[in-house]
Amino acid sequence: MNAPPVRTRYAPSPTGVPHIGNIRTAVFDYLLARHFGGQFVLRLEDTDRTRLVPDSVEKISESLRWLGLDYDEGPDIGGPYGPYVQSERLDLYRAAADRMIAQGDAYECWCSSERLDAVRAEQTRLKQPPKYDRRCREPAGQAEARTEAEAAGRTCVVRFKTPLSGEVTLHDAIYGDSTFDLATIDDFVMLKSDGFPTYHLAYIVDDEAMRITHVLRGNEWISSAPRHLLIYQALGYEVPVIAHLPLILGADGSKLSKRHGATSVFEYRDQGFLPDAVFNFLGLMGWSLDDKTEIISREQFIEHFTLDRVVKNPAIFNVEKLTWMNGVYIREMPAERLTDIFVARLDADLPPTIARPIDRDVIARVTPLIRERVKLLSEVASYCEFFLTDALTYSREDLLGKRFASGPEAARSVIERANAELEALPDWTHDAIEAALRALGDEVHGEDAAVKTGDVFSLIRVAITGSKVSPPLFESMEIVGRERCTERLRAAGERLAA
RNA sequence: GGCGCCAUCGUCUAGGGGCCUAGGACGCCGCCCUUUCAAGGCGGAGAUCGCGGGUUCGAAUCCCGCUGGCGCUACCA
Repeated sequence: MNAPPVRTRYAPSPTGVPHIGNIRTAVFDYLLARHFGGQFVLRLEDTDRTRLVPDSVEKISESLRWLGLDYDEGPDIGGPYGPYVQSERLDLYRAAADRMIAQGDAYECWCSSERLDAVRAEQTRLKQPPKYDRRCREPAGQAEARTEAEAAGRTCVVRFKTPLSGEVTLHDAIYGDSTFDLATIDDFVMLKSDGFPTYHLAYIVDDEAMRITHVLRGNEWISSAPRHLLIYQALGYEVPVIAHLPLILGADGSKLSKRHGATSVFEYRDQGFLPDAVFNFLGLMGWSLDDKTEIISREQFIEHFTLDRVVKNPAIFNVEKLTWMNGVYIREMPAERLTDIFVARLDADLPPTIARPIDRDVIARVTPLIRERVKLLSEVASYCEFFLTDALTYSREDLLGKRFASGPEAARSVIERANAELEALPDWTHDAIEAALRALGDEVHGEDAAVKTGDVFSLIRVAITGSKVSPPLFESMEIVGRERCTERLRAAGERLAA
């Protein structure tokens, strides 16, 4: 007997840019499907018309694509079980609701929202659990409510007729078994008065129709699971594997939100995180390969990902670790690809005063110099700018540093001597530059013991790169070129004379 | 209020009764390397495994209670 192919789905509501916690669920969905050689589908749960945000669909698919979470079926690419948008599947939900009414598992409720609010308010006041009072569950109450509603031009909702007693057990692939007392469960709404289903009905009908075998979702859904179990049962569906995932929290331990900083993958992309690093990091939020592996390739993830290594406790999103991981990915990336990424980033980040197109040949030579230093792509511009422009902006204080602070004249003389050495160099290589400058440094140190070789290097570094912190000086000078270097030194000298 | 879930270094985690005087990673500190900054190497601080009871020869690991955190309690998902 063959088991059906594993099919998972990521089913977000189009209410804006997907949240990073939500995306982690998508990562797990993707991984599980790929691990078992099954399909990963994208479905849009747009049943709440009041919360629809235009362009969400694009944001969702762009988020998934950026992370390389390619889905096999979805709203924009179709598939054998479409449509993949719930608002286009209304008949299915209606039919399911009608069937449950006919079977006696559901009923129409004509109560007004005003009445419902009043009932709840009163229950809250009496410190009772707020629940629908089941007026329409009884024929008499329903008839009465219906008359009122029709007079007011209102229509009805469909509620599930929850058994008054008994219990139901959720078998969760991650959390294990939990038993719920049906007496605590409300007669919840499945079909709203506008004809749209609620999440509870919609996802179950769709998962069945789309042959979904594994339901992965955030653990805030655990308390709703008993309702779902009731619906599966009423509809005669086989219950899929249900796996609730631990939540991702912000640094303060509360649910991740805007005030915790970046919550969408776009913000991470813009800050200069690589998709592979974010993927790796997210894959490790609640799952681990073993007791030591941190850097995991996509192939390894797919090979090893299973639900039994998912933890139950919530995870706090730790950007520092993500940042470290991003540095690892940058360092391990092939040089050619990294250069392309740097060039694209520079094109986006550098001011328009710097000529376009960005000189790829130059950046290709710079890449090995800075790849060990870059953790975020957003840092690349400051490392590269001086290679691409001669308009340096540094302060006199930075140029002089500590040692030359009281002796600008001495600094100027060092610069002039350096320039003379550099101009006389037979070969413009970083080794030759270093030899010459080191000799000069030693010489200066001999003349004035207070000045170290490093001080000379620092002086030249600021003159050439415009900063006290830069890629390796001699290699940088080699790339900048002799003429531009001597010109920059001359400019620095003039600056000190002024 | 009701129902439910969770609980190991600051953070992500390993751990499934003796291998745990609790391992790894990020971050932090120190040293080495070094032209700056990184990267790298070495070392260190950091968890009486939330607390209290059991069970057992033996518990981070099993059971119960408590506490704390979180979630749900809508014609939102």
